[in-house]
Amino acid sequence: MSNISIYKEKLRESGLRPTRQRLKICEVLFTPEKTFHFTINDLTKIIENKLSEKISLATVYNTIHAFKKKGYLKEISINSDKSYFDTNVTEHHHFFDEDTNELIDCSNEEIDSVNIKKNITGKKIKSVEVLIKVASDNQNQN
Amino acid sequence: MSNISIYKEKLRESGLRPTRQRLKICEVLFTPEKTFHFTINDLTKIIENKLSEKISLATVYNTIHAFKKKGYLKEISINSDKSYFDTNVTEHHHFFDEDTNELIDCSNEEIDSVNIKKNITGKKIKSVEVLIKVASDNQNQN
DNA sequence: ATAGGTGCAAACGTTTTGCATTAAA
DNA sequence: TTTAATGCAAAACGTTTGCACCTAT
Repeated sequence: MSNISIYKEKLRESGLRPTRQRLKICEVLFTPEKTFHFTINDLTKIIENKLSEKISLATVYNTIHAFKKKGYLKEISINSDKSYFDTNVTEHHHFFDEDTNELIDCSNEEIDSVNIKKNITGKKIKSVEVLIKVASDNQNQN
Repeated sequence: MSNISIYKEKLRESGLRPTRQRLKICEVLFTPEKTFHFTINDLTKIIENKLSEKISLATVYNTIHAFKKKGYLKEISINSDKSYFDTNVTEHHHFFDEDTNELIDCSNEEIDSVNIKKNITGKKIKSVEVLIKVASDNQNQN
């Protein structure tokens, strides 16, 4: 609970007003010991069920996008109907379990860093994401 | 134009009936000299504008998904509102230009193959995708 | 004749928007 | 008190679905 003043400080530093809603979202996202992956829907459910709070969807979207812009969250590239976010903003990659739609972190020790020998004129590399899709061994792949 | 009989054959081999609509889609996707990237929207526009044909959206979706299932198309993972497909089904990776929302192929010579030292029990690797996001050098990232 | 495919419109789920209200500075 | 943030409902958008009709076999 005492984290709240830290979040307040951080938000103010970032030029974001520390509102009640944003502080709640910070608690959910940044208090857990471990980083985690979530969709907006997941997050809204956590806020509603675990915190018995109700934050407007628009506000959740606003806040998540603001946090992403500030680099407090990472969006993960998957071709899915929804967007996945990660509270782990360090450089790392992912497994995506097609059976369960779950993301699994892949630490840097578990994957060699990608060596890119091409560059695009006038463009700068913003991110390199490796996505390893996995599924049950015995799955009918048609 | 003489490709049509080839497409008919291929479709029949795959257990897909060679309908007028599917043959049109084959023409658009597989006749060009070069492989390319597209969204469903792109494809529908090409069919409407270049071929002056009208194929129902549901049919386009059906066909693209059928082709993907058969391995004639690849879906590319990007966190975008829409799905991107690739007529190049060989193993290769992509640059994604955030300024223009364009995909650029990255050949295997341009990127070292990714070495994964982790595996997930009971799961098999289905694909490994590297996505390199690029944007203008001078772009305001805020 | 009979699967399988098509087309339309409606439904769906996620995300965005407009605008009046509220709260932080 | 003024600027930013919230909440709500509506709209937008890509995608999927249900079902009657059509067409390849």
